[in-house]
Amino acid sequence: MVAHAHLSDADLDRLFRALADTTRRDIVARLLAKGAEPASVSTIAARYEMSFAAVQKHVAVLEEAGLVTKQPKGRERIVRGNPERLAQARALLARLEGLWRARFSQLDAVLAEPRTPKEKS
Amino acid sequence: MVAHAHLSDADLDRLFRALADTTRRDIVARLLAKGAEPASVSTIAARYEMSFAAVQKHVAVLEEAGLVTKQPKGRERIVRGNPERLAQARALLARLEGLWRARFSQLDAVLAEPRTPKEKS
DNA sequence: GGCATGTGCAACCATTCGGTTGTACGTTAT
DNA sequence: ATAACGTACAACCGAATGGTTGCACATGCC
Repeated sequence: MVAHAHLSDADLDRLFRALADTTRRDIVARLLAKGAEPASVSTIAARYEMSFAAVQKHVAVLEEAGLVTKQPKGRERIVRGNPERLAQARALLARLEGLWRARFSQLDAVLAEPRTPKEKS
Repeated sequence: MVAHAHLSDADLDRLFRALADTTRRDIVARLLAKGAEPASVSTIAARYEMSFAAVQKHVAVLEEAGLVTKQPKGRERIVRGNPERLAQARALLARLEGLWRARFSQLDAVLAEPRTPKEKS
């Protein structure tokens, strides 16, 4: 499975860049939302006040970031959310937090030394 | 505690924007890394080939995003990582994935149906 | 066929970004 | 006091962003 293939720096740049826009986060959220179904680009565009082309470009950015896939269906393109990429982004953040916690357990040892041995983790 | 205060759209824009750069992710990673200690701006800058001013601006971006804090100490500014913000970013991604999973449980019900529901929307 | 719809793409524009160099200023060291 | 260090900030530059309008083209409907 391709699931755990970790992303290049450029991939991560694109991923977080794609998430760094309120409109794009909203598009992703609505695609993933409970009652929501995959929607065509124009259906998505109808929700926002900007031009169709602007929304189309947002979707393109999301697609390049891998957060979304586009599937041709007749004359329209059906857009689906891809939670896999979300998970990968989350994994990176978790890894960073993990580094932090590892650092802390080491710090705890130092702080715990002079006095109460409390508990060893 | 301020832990669960959820961030504004602008805050999230800044947060993910800050993470959307390899150099900045590297800075955060090194600040959080196991053996690492809080470092001055120039110490951090020494690790990269770009100018000091460039790194200083990266740190400023990280600080505005809340991923890092700067504390004056003599003539230098000590930079520390802030895992709290990391956790908040992760929480948003988790929430989006949560939406997805909720959607799936509904979809599962549909798929588990003996035959395709004829109701066309 | 002819027309409306859905999409993509190019050109353009203002703003922001990531980088540079240079300057100013407070702090530390000699 | 003077020099060196650490930081901040401004001005500038090329490239990328986020938006616009307009046009081309394929598909679906009469």
